[in-house]
Amino acid sequence: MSSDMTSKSALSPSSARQMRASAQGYKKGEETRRRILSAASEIFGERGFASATTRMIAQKAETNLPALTYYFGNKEGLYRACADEIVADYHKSVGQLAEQIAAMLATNMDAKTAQTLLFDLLSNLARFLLTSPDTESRALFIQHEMASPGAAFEILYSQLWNPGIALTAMLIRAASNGKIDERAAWVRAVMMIGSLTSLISGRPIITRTAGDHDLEILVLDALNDQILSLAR
Amino acid sequence: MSSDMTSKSALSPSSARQMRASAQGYKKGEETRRRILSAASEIFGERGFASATTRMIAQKAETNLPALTYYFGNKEGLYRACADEIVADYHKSVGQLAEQIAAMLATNMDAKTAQTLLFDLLSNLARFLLTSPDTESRALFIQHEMASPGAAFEILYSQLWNPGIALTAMLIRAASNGKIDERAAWVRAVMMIGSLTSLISGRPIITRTAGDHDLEILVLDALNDQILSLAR
DNA sequence: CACAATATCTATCAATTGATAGAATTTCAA
DNA sequence: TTGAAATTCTATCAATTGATAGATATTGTG
Repeated sequence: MSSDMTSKSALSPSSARQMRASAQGYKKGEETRRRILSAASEIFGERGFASATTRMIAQKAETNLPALTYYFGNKEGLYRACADEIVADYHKSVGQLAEQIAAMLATNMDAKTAQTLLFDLLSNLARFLLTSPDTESRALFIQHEMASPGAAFEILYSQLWNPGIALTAMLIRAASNGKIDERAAWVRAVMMIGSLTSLISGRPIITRTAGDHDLEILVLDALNDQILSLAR
Repeated sequence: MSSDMTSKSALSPSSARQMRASAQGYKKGEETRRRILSAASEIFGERGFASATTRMIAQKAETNLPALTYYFGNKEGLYRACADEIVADYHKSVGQLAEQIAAMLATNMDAKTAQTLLFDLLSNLARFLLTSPDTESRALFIQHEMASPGAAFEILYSQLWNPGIALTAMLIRAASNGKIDERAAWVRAVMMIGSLTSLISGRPIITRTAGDHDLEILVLDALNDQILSLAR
């Protein structure tokens, strides 16, 4: 699946304007493009789509307003490009593990290994969310888009949320020794992943009162307890 | 100095303008005020501060633009008033239970009762978030404000988030038979509450694939398992 | 009723914002 | 080096938005 060509904007083949005539460009142009994309990710993540202005983005990218139009057509195109980049990076980061798990789920699997795999998957996500300050803005980007669905919702939903929840739910079922039915597993998958994403906005609050030390370990402990309790 | 006793906006004594000369008003005026506040809560909840326009709110409230200024000074004042209302309503809804729990925590408490109280507290929150479609927009309001802190952050943080997390953390500690230290309890509190708030934006997704039936029961089951596993 | 306080509403303003036109500059292959 | 393609940038536009002025209408009390 996926693995789509160069993957600019998988969906919505219509919206693009002329933006950058055609074919390839110069080296420096590609650099500018990256700079804009990076600045946009950060600002969209911090402020959401509406509150972010194209001028802010241009300034942070050390370029000017028309450059955004030149490379991305318009504000919404830039927004979608950010979503595409998030999806691509995430797939690069956990896609392999996810595929392995999916393959193993096709065969039968005992509860113990399901628990291990579930822990691997979720701790991977936790690290993705907590480790790099670069990914924090991305996580916020997703959070904004989920709180009020906009132009990037379909991309994020169909390529991150839905497959992620589905996979997690299947592992939860397998890890529970058949004690949890499919619908219950979905609910729990949403809750488990939600408990992780909530750390994004909750982190400053934790830090404010409890410090940042060992946060990751504490989170993984909590996850582990939750997973073990599935089969109980 | 505004000085209006009636707790319009607890914090920020500065920002208010004249907004509604002084003293009391007519009955019809108060009705309009409520209509505006309600419409604003809904639209701010759906779209966040920046994306919501005062014209939308005026229209949904079946009034006109200057009415917002008349009653709330400006857009930000209206936003803060929404936050105040959310806090007040929530306190009315779970404040009593929270006080009881706080009082009991002062004395010693065995793990079993702590577990029960924790379940009571969280299921109360779950119901608050899931039950009334009216509260959905409020929950989204909070979520928006947490994702990108704005004018209402301090109100919500100091009156909802912080005390809520603190109380939950204390109960978690008590329910764990001393197995969980304070910082770990704090992290788990954020995660538990986060798993509930994530249902707000996750709900449509759950519904899309698993239906809405019995959602509350499934959520409470998951909560119960989590709580029981604390002492294990 | 009268009349002051309160409330509503039309018209309009200034600032911000996304977008574009079109000139000027840079890149790089031949 | 040269020149066409690619990129950058200044100036400007039209639409949206929050806010206000000021005229008009409504309320309720004496």
